[in-house]
Amino acid sequence: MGISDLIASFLQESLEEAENGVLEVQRNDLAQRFNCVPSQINYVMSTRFSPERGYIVESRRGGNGYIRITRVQVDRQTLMMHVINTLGGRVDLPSARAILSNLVHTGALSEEIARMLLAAVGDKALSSVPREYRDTIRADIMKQVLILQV
Amino acid sequence: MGISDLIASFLQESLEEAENGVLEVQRNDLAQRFNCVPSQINYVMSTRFSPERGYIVESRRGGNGYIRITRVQVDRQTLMMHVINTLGGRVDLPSARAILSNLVHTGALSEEIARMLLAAVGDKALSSVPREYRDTIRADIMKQVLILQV
DNA sequence: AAAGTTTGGTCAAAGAAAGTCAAAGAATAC
DNA sequence: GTATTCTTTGACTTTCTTTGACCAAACTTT
Repeated sequence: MGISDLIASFLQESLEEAENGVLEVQRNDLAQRFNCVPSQINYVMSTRFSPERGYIVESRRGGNGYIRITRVQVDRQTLMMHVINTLGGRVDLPSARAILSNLVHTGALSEEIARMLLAAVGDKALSSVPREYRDTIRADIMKQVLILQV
Repeated sequence: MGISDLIASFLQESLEEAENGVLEVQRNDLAQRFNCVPSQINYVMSTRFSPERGYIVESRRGGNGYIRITRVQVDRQTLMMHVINTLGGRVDLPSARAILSNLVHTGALSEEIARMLLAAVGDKALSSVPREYRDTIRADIMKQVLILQV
């Protein structure tokens, strides 16, 4: 196991113990603890904690700077992709409502976003679209927005 | 948490408790309380209570001088309604982009919502709509969502 | 009014993190 | 045994914060 792996597993363990799945570290501290150069921490972040692997990394420079690692709920991802798939090519408004309400209920989507999205695919927003096309456009819009949320 | 963060959160909390969303402090008092140099207060004002973040800061020098922080809320409403009006019946995608970017810049809209909305009115989401109708639907969707944000 | 006192404002330099990139070294694949 | 990919290192850059010397405005006293 190289240093990068050591650092990565240390961080993963710390993340387990963290409260909200959020961990804040300081780059120099970490580097010192593992006796490596600070930029190695960046390397670990970009190779082991990338979004594709289910993490979000934010940071701030300057005095009291930090690196914050957030584990994104994998369940959420799966659920979201599932929903996107079940949307299919067309969705009527009552179904859209039900789906969104469900996502909010399971905590996969904030109420704010859900309300927004519902407004975006409601009858008022789509009033200029002929009825026979509305379900298609509704599905398209929902997909594009929900994909963002993954 | 650095001193600037401490001061900022102290002010934010005081602002919560304040009546009209207006808070008046004295620069030297504050500096003394946090054991820092007075100009640090100015730094906190410009970085944490800027108009982009939804605050207005006024001040007066001389005897009984003060720094007054006001949280803007009404301005946002006005701004939003203004934008909704200027949307008119049709909006092309570049304009939509500019408008959203502007709202984010002025702090009237969160980046998250803006990204969402942009996804909802982008070409992918509206791909099944004939080009000549897209601008109309885009305007309708944006209006419905922005109205929610007031 | 003029002088003095009490505030707050500006700006630039120093300090404290974190980011980038490319070169050198290791490990792995073929 | 070479080619390719992954790691490690460090010099240089960028961003954010803290500090202090000097400036400007508003009120008070004479």
